[in-house]
Amino acid sequence: MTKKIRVRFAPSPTGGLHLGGVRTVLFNYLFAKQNGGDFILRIEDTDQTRFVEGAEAYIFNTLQWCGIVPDESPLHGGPFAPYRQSERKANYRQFAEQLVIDGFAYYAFDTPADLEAMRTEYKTAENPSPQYNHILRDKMRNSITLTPDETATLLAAGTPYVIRIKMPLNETVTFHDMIRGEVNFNTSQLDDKVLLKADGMPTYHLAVVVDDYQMKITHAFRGEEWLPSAPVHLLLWKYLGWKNDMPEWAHLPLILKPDGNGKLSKRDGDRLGFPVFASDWIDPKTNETTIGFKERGFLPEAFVNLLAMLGWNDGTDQEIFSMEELIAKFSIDRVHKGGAKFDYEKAKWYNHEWIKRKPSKELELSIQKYFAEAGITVTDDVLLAKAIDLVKDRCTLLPDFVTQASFFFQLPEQIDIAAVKPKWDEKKNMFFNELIRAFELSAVWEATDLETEFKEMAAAHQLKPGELMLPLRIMLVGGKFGPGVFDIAATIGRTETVSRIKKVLGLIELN
RNA sequence: GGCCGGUUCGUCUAUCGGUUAGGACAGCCCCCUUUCACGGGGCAAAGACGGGUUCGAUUCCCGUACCGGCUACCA
Repeated sequence: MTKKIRVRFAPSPTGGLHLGGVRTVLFNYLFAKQNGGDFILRIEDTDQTRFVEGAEAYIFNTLQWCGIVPDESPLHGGPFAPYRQSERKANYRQFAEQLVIDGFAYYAFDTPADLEAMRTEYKTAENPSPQYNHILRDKMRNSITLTPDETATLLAAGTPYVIRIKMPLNETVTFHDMIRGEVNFNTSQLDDKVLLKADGMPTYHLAVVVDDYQMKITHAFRGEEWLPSAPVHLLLWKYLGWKNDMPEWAHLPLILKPDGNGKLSKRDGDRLGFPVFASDWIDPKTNETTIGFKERGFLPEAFVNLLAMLGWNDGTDQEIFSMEELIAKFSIDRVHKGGAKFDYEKAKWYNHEWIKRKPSKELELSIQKYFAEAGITVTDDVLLAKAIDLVKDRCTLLPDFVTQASFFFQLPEQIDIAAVKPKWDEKKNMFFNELIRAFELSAVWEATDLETEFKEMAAAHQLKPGELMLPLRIMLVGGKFGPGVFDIAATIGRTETVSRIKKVLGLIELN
């Protein structure tokens, strides 16, 4: 019997969830669901100095928006609760101490000042960042340099200490990464990472290993920035005697800034004018809000889709995938090794595609919100549905519906008189006055009939329809944009059409 | 500096030794549209470099260059 697939996403609740984070969740989720496995959300809040109020709730809301529901989490519970590392604190110490007993780790009593002094003292041009490693540990205050009695005394006296892993000398740590293949490290190059902090909390290194073991995680996907610490984790799995239960690893490529190089950061979004966080993040300290894809007007389907395509494809030319399709087609061995630069233009294209594909009915609710924000009240659902159908092809972001369709619900805010005035004459004036009468009397009110009527009347007046269409458009929508004029007239109705024509006729007279 | 990873059009990418190196976004041109878009058609645009292996390398191996990640009692 094969083990049930269990994956986890383990964010730190320190702020907004950025693109890279959400993509990591997504790949975890896709892999789990494809294999009928479980997706666990675990909160890594071991650094109490970085804890940010509200960040955890934000993570839940954001995942929910994306359509990702954890099978187990602090919120949903589960057989391996608690799912917050701070609540599992008492659990970690025993393992760190066992490692000391087994000779794989040791107590270190160096103060932050001691460490800083060491780093300055041993800093050279060739070695700008000295490590607490197999060489330097002999010069520090720890249970290796101290006698057992001295160590015991310090411990008994309650001296603050950390537990560090004792990196073996010149061993090769090899592991298989599902994306990168075989990766090797020489332990002599590695430093003695802290496992248990002075406050009793584990560091990430200890916590992931212990939690992944206890939560029976089978596959561990995380960002490429973790690759350098993978050997520490590997050694821990081995030293703790759990090697046979170790998950398979996959280090995902990074999402890079669009210009230049380097990891995409929140700053890049601010600088270049696009969101980096999935949804709005309001910093509780400064009250500053950082815009998210959601609020910018992205559909969750598009967001998930574009994220999936950053570093993965199914080998065909298909680019539009629903979550269901992704679950069916995703494969970890088609994930790239190299990082991908984020392209906001392409991101918008995905959204446009999803807006076009999505039934108007399903768009109504979110579009309503943007109208409300713009101070436009939409009471007529039927009108809204028609308007959405008419303009969706020309909307890339949800707020575009406001600029593209507000004239369906209210008088145009601006009327581009300048576009008609120069070519305006009495003949046109007469035409439109007659058009008003004809429209008031016409038996039916359908776009095609209105167009026919309009064109016949133009012919009768010996005017080219082309000269009259633009004025009519300006009268109805206020500017040179929008769907077909007769569709608009048909949609807003007889009364409204006639009244708008009259109004603009009056304005032209005045000018 | 050290360690690890990466490298196909401007960008995201296809290619699992033999292709006119394909698609998409962006750009440019044309058509459609008596508005703006959508849409359709077209143009331009790539294997970092140097060695091998091979009848044949974008593809496999090595080196170089460049880019990135890590180098905290942060994750």
